[in-house]
Amino acid sequence: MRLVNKTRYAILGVLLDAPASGYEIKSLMGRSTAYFWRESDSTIYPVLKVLAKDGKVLSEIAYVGKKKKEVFSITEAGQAEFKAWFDSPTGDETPRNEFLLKLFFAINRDEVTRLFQERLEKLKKMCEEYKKIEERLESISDSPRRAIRLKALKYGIAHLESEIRWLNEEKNQ
Amino acid sequence: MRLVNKTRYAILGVLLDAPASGYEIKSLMGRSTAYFWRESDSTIYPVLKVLAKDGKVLSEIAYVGKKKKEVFSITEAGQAEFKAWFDSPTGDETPRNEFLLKLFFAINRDEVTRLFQERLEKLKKMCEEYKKIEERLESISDSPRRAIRLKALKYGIAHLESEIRWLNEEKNQ
DNA sequence: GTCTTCATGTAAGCCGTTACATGATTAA
DNA sequence: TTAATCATGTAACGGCTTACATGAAGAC
Repeated sequence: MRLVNKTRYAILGVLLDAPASGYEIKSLMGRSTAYFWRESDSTIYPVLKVLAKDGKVLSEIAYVGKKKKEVFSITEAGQAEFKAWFDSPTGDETPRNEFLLKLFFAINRDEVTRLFQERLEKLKKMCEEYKKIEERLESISDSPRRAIRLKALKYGIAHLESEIRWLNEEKNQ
Repeated sequence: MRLVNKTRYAILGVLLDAPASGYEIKSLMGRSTAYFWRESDSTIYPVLKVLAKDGKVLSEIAYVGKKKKEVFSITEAGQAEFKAWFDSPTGDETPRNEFLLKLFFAINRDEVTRLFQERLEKLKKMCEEYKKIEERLESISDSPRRAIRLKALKYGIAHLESEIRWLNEEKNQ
């Protein structure tokens, strides 16, 4: 079975809301999905080209003042592809948790303490970031999807907080 | 900065305990680290070759009955490399949570319900698998690392259970 | 005038997966 | 004798990251 490029779907999903340029998609994801789905800087543009070639998006040149940009909108074929992915069962990701791997190989309490400490700090930072995104989302005007998107974020936050609690309980034993 | 192949460290970590063949490493990981660190079938052997070439492991041909196998043991250089990785800060993995991505793009309650349901079933299965591994670990004779390894597993289980609770609470709203 | 942000890419190379291959031994 | 498990790989392909590149517009 062939691996599918899920960046495609992330991009199509963003375009369902409104047409956007590559740059806009990139920064939009940075401000919203970044903490559960991040693309590296340069992937968006080539994927957009492929999507255009496949007839899943249409491109149009737009001007903002004198600035030129290439704005993409999703086609019906693109919507169909998105829906097919959305409705298909979510694949297992190969588990790769470096923190747990290290914990598994730890041999004494000092090492465990250090790993826990490091993990705690990282999780707290992530938690703050999630909450910033949450605030931003809460401040924007109500849309049909806002409630669900908030839920996705709250899910992430609840998840992080439970992990933080567990680490705090365990580290003092 | 170059991406490092973390499979190296997983293998070196296993070999810290005792020498083993590629096949043994593979099945050992299948029975222990599988739920936070899985390697695909054919990666172990080539990585072992590279490790041998780099002087991080030594190989020796052993016979079990008439069966031949290549047993690898870790060298001092290998132990040093492992320790360097172990002590270095744990890198961020690029977040790629397909479930949250889909949730983010959901537009109505039915879709959310379906996603939650699917996720719940998957988590329950994983939880059972973790618990099987836990039982196996608990049944073996005490070793200096057993307690820590149990902790790594309990961490995973606690994590899953909190996620399951959250989903159950949310899905009835 | 210089810095930030907007805006868009290319190229090299590692990494990892899937599929493909092979063959021996042992238990039922 | 047939299936499962032990045992070890190769090849092709696609995916993704990093580093490298470029340049315009607007803010200060």
